[in-house]
Amino acid sequence: MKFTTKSEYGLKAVLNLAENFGKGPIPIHDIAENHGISENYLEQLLSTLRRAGLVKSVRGAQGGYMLASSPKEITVGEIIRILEGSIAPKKCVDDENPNACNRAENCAARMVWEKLKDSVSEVLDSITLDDMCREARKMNSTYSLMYYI
Amino acid sequence: MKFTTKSEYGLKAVLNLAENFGKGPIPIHDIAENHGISENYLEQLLSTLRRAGLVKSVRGAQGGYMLASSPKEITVGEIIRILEGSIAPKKCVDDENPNACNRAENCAARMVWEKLKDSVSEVLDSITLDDMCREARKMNSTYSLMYYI
DNA sequence: CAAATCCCAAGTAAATTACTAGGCTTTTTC
DNA sequence: GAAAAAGCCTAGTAATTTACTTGGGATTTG
Repeated sequence: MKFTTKSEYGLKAVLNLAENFGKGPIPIHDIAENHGISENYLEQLLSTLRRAGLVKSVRGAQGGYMLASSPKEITVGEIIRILEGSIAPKKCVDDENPNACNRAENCAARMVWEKLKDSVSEVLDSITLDDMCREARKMNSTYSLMYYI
Repeated sequence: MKFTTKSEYGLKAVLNLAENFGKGPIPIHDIAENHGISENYLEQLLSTLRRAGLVKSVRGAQGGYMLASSPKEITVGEIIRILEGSIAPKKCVDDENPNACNRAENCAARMVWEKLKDSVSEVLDSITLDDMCREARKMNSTYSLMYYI
C-alpha cells in the first residue's frame, strides 16, 4: 500500500509551483534541483499534469511551469489520481477499470477495498495546495520553505 | 497506491478459515483450490501469518491451518499489516522504519501521508473477520460462500 | 543565431512481486 | 512400519513495475 515516487515528486513540484503562484513560470531545472529529483523524470511527471490540465507550461527561454488555477482550487487528490492513474487499492474497485472481477457480487473482500478507496478519497480530496502552503509556512523552519518541502 | 496480491490472497484465505472456525484444521491445498491461488505461494503467506501468531497450524495428515483466535478478535488491519509489512503510504511515515527523512520537520507533504495512514488504519482496524463473514452471508449468492470469496 | 527551455519517444537498470522447485519433518492411516 | 498427507523452509526465477536515462526536436528570448 505504497505510493510511488511519482506522487511524492509530483506533489513536491506542484507545491513548489503553488508557493510561486502568480510569479510567472518556474523552470523544471530549478524545481528538480530544489528537491534533488532527476530533471528528466520530473519533466515526464509535469508533462502528465500538463496534459491533464492541472499545470500550464511556457516554452523557450524564461519559460517553465505554473499552476493552471489557484492553489485553493487544486486538491492533492487530483494530483495523485493523475500521476498514479488511480487511488483504488485494488483494480476491482477502480472506476476507470470496468473489467472488475466477475465474483464482485459475492466478494466480501471487495467491501474492504471499497471502504478504503472512499476513505482515501475523502482525505486526499479535502486537502488543497493552499492548505499545504499554509502548513509549510507554519513550520517555522530555519530553511527556506521552497527548498525543503 | 495498490495493495499486492499478498493482501488479497491472505485475506481470502483467512476469511476461509474464519468461515470454518471451530471445525478443525483446513489444509492449504483446499484453500488454494477454492480461490485459484498457487498452493506454494499461499503456503508462504500463511507461514508468515503463523509466525505472527495470527493463525495456528497442525502438521501431518488431517492437518492444516486454523485461526489462532475468534473471528471477532481479528481485524483486517492486523492481517494486512503482517502481510504487506506496513500500511504506511510512504516509508517516511512508517513507524517500524525509524530512518525517516531528515527534512521531516519541514515537510508539508509528510502531513498528507500521515493523514492517509491514520485514515487507512482506522478503516482497516475497524473491520473484523466476523464482520466480513456476516457480509458474505448477507450476499444471497447462488454460489457456496466459501468458494467464491 | 545561440541559449534556454519545454516536448516527446524509446531504451534500460533496478527493484519488487509473484511465483516455482524441491527437499525435509511430522502425523495419521493401513 | 511404510506410505500418504500434510506443514516447514530456503533458494531460485520469471514477470512486472518503477525510476530513471538518452537524445533529438520545437519554441522563445536576448
